[in-house]
Amino acid sequence: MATIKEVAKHAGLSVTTVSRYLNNHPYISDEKKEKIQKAMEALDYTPNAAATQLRSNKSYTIGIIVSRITNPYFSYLIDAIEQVVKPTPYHTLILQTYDDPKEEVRLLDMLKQRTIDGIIMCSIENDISLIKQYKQYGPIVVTGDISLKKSGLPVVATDQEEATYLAIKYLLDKGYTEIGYCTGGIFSKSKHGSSRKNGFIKALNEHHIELNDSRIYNNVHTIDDGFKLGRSILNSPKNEWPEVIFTSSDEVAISLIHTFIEAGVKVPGDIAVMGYDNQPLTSMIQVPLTTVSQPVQAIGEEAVHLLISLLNEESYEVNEDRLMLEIVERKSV
Amino acid sequence: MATIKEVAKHAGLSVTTVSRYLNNHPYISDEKKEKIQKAMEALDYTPNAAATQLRSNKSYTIGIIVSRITNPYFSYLIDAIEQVVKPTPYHTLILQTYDDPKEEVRLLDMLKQRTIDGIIMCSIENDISLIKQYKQYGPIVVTGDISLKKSGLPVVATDQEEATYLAIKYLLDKGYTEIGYCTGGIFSKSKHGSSRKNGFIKALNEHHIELNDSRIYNNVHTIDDGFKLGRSILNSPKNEWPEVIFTSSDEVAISLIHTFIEAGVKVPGDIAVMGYDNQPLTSMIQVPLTTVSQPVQAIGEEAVHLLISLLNEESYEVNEDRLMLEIVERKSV
DNA sequence: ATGAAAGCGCTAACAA
DNA sequence: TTGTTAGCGCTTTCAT
Repeated sequence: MATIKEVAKHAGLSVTTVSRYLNNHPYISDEKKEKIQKAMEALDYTPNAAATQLRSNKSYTIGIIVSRITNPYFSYLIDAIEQVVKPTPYHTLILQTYDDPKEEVRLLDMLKQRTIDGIIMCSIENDISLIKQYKQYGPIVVTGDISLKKSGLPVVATDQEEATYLAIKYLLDKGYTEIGYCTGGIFSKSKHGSSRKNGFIKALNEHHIELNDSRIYNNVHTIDDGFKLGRSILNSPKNEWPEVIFTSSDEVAISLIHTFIEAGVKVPGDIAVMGYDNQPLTSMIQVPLTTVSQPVQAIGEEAVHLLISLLNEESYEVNEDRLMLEIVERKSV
Repeated sequence: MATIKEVAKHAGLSVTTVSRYLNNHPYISDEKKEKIQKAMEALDYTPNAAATQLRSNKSYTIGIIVSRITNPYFSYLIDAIEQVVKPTPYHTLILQTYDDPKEEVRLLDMLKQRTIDGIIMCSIENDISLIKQYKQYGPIVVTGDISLKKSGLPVVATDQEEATYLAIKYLLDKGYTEIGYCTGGIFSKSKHGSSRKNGFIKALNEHHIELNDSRIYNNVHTIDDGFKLGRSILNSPKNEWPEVIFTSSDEVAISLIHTFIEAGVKVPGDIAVMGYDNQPLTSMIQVPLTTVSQPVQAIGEEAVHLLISLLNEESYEVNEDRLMLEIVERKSV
């Protein structure tokens, strides 16, 4: 591969001038510009990214951390982010944790290594205080619940406690009292992401309903997890079934519904299911899904704007009005 | 940030020894090892990735090119790839073209810049001969139809012409003659990916059915594109409707079906729809989708094994037996 | 408007 | 087993 040195020699100029040309500096005569252009083409020159990074200490790369790319909530979020990043000089590096906190740390370390200049965290596995320690190495924007705001990190957040509270209230008002609660994490471990849990508990309390541990389903993330949970519920005595299951993700909701229908169990009727996310296909499944819609597009866009402002040491005011959750009533409840 | 120099000074050793430790070279006494370890911890040292790359001319990064991440075929393919890459020293860089050939070139250029060591192309926008020119900068594995084999590039491929031929024959045998054909590209422009088109034409010819241009739908990629196509068909006179639509992607098939059902049109009955990919949710939609299943997991795994072998200058025999397409009969046809 | 030269943090050939 | 040293390809003072 050709280097800047060879280009300079070919053009009969110094490396400095070529470098200036590369970086759009002023003070280069049009004549030389042309010479350089010609030399670069003749030698099929492309700047070596590592050298540029090493010298300038900028990677122009933004890390996007998600738990899994196959979850449409995340893939659409990433898509929204990429659209905004595209016209900027930045690139995007998509990183999956698969819900593993250790993996998340490994990814945060990339900030230290200068592989990435900044991070957008679309999912969070570790304690927020640990994440905050990495702020010294570059800006980190977190997305999630408004409770993250007190971390002091820049945040693009929705009110998930309130949304969950309203969702559970909606179920209670429909007359359901035996409510199953399905979470991606572990219910009893109160850490981040407990905002949805708090909303759930608040709604139950208001209706003087006691929390029933056997209705809490932990670590349910994927379509497959939904199948497994569905089968295990079907295998339990029918009088122990919840009347409705509130899930943390539409994918789980969809596979639950499918498992029930396949077994001849009516949804709703025998058992109802509520989703979370309002993913693209949720209106087109066997039983159109009642769910909580997340403003994916807005979250992604605001997060990038915020991060890039931080990278440029400018300020940016997140447009909170775009970040509203709402219940989408369809047929599964 | 601490550098290797500071670590060396702190440990009372030379940078060489520290570098050796970092790269697991032999010939370091345990005593020094410990000293280095301590110094690294004390200084919170992490190697600078750009410097390592520049010096060693290896990025340990594999580029994965897809057209769009929101398409489950691609997100599951990426997922399969990441699982195999994870235990290796390599990282993964996911790159979207959004079907834009120019963007694809920009991504291929990353090979030249040494941002990535090798590429897995999950989608292809440019002529294969153009892509082949980049081979000199690093190994490129392409996935797709077996017709790619004659390009001379390393390939992980399925027989899409045969699968499409069988699919169309299946439709013809069911008595459908007015078959709509929905493609992500442009039908008339015969370039790569025309293998499915060839299978389509072959099946029609065998049944002495003439190609009807008005039944060819070009540039239909996304869920939204499916909606638009569905509406435009509904707006045409009913006697001009195709009896069945063969699509290039389940997402398109699903949104077509949804559009039809919403309008009170029966699927199948008034109009049938066949998909391609066998994406995860296809069995759970309103009308379970008849489709062509692709061995996503196997394609991803074989592609990584092949690429990494190439990077290590070893040989690898792709297991072709895993790369079979098959028709999945459900209810939409 | 252009160039010489120092050095970013790391690896590896060579020496000891 | 350890150290000295010369770059990898680029950007950026500081001169002129």
